[in-house]
Amino acid sequence: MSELRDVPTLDDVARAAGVSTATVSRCLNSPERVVEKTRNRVMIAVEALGYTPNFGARVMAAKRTFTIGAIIPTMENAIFARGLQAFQEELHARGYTLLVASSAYQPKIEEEQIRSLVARGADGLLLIGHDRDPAMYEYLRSRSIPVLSAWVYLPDSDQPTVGFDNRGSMRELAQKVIDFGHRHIALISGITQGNDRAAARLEGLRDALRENGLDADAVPVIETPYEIESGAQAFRTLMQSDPRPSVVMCGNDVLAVGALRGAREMGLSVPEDVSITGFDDIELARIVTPQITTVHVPHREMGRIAAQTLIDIVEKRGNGASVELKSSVQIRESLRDLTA
Amino acid sequence: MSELRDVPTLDDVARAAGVSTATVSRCLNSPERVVEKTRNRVMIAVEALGYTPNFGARVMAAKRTFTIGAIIPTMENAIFARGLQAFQEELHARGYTLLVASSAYQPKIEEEQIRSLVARGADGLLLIGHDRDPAMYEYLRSRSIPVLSAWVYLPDSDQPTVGFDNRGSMRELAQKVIDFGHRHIALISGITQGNDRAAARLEGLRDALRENGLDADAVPVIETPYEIESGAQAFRTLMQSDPRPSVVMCGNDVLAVGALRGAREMGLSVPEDVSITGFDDIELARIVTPQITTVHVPHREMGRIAAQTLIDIVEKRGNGASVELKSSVQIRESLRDLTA
DNA sequence: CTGAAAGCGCTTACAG
DNA sequence: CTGAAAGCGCTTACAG
Repeated sequence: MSELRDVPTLDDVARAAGVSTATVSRCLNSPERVVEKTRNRVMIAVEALGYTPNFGARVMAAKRTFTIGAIIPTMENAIFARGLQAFQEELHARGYTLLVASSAYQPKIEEEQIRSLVARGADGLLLIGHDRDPAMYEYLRSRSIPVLSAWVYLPDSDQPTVGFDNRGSMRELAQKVIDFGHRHIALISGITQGNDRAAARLEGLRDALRENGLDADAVPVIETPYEIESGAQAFRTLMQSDPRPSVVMCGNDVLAVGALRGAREMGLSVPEDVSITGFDDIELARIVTPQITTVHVPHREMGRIAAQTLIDIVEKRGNGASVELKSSVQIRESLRDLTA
Repeated sequence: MSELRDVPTLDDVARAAGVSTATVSRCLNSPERVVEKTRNRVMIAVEALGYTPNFGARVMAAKRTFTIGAIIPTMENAIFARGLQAFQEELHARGYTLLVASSAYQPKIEEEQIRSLVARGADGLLLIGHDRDPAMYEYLRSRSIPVLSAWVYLPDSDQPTVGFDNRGSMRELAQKVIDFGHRHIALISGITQGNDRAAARLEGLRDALRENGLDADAVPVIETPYEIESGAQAFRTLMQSDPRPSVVMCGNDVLAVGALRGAREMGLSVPEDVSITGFDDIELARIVTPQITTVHVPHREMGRIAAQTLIDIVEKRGNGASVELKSSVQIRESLRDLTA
């Protein structure tokens, strides 16, 4: 079918310009080291032949791919889609390309993907969260692949992190809930196993309860996948608790939307009969009725800064320090003030 | 900081196993061509040394990267996030890795990204829609890079497509709208320039109008970016039309959610005062109140089949034929039956 | 500032 | 079935 037109090589360009391949290579990679006259001649030949460097050869000789890998739980969650979009844009702005894989929240799959992206020559890796087998970090270190953990902020970890304080944010939201007079609190959490963000949010809730002299262990908690239907189902179960919760807090907005649906199906009004809170502040949180009280997380900014930080490390600039982003509690209709 | 432990090469494995590098290479790439005894010895050495093939060298020698590139408008639209997730999963199942770039619906940026992914050694490319500069297709053909256009179904195009009939789907939805007694129809369209899906949907509406003896040119149309706020604004403008529309059809669900918001802000009830329709059937369409009448598109399936089809072409299996997926009209609360 | 040449680590005809 | 060797197309010390 399609004939492969002979793709020009460095050699062809060198010959056409009457210089050595070394000079052509320099014109392309460090033009300031070639005198202008020579450079012009070379560039004209490059244009004329439509030359593009051969990727494999370049990678092999330079030992770099200008490719960054990212492994996220799933692109179907808007927070990762948004963060990854910003991450990719920033990568592109700095001359890097994005390699993407997903783990479906499964540590085993994530390990496989890490090895796969490393085998594909990723110059650096973006991972979500920081809780994983130390052997994985050891493996990456042995191959000198920089890693950045995002969606968490852990200033004391060995690797850099770019994210926010999941625990503190949830604690802050829970404090508001308590301030609003709620005493019977239930939680629909994401699966905490292998998900340090979910685990931290649960701990944040417990922190707030303890600080207010409430029994942190008495709180009904259901762990369930981040799906609307799972949220609806967990909500129905939690509403059977005795005493019945006056507020159902959720590990993220997707679960909160599910809880909202559960309430509707049970014929309960939100927030009159029961309050609901979320986490993340995805678009959905403001679109549903009632609008959901949640924690705003700057996902785009997180993706952008993660890209900058990671590239700085790959290029051995910057100090590789962790960056903390600020989240903020957004009080909306779905949370009732019982003291009012 | 981290010392680069010497990464073992093919040579090291060959020496350890007492065979040539050719044999080690064969054990890894076509094991059936090596006798079992030798193969075992080699595999033990591979394990012992923790050998992983060097990516650049392999690419250069084999002239393949086992990497597929995808360029989508934006991951922030749930339809692309979902399709891309399925695409990536299928790629992974077949031993390929995904390179992702985004175009923000800008042909210029898309061209740049195509060149960038080709330069990164993509073995094949997934693009959205099919309407682009012929020179781009010529460029890809000259480099023997297979391309697949998704989200459209064009059986007569030179390149394979995997998608659905945008025009026919919109025509079908519009027919329902007309059957329901609506005569004053308005459209909030995506930007049709450089977006053949948006253009096809507009044409589909016109088809239906003509077929029912209505004036296709009299329909008020506003083209606007796929953003909720843009949809709300367009809705407010369209409701000033004389005669006032009884239904505002939208180019996708995001715009429809915006229209819904616009209606709420104007104090209009949907569908009592005005009907609204969308396109795509993203989760949002069933979450909002009232639920949105829309066209269901099998995004995950499209991503999965696109991956299979593209890999088959890359590996020179299959015939590279286009695949049509079925969409279906979903009648929900947001469309009022005026004949009832 | 520029060139000759080694070297990066694989794969793959070609022999045997 | 296995090996010796060429070759893939760059980059980069090293000279000059």
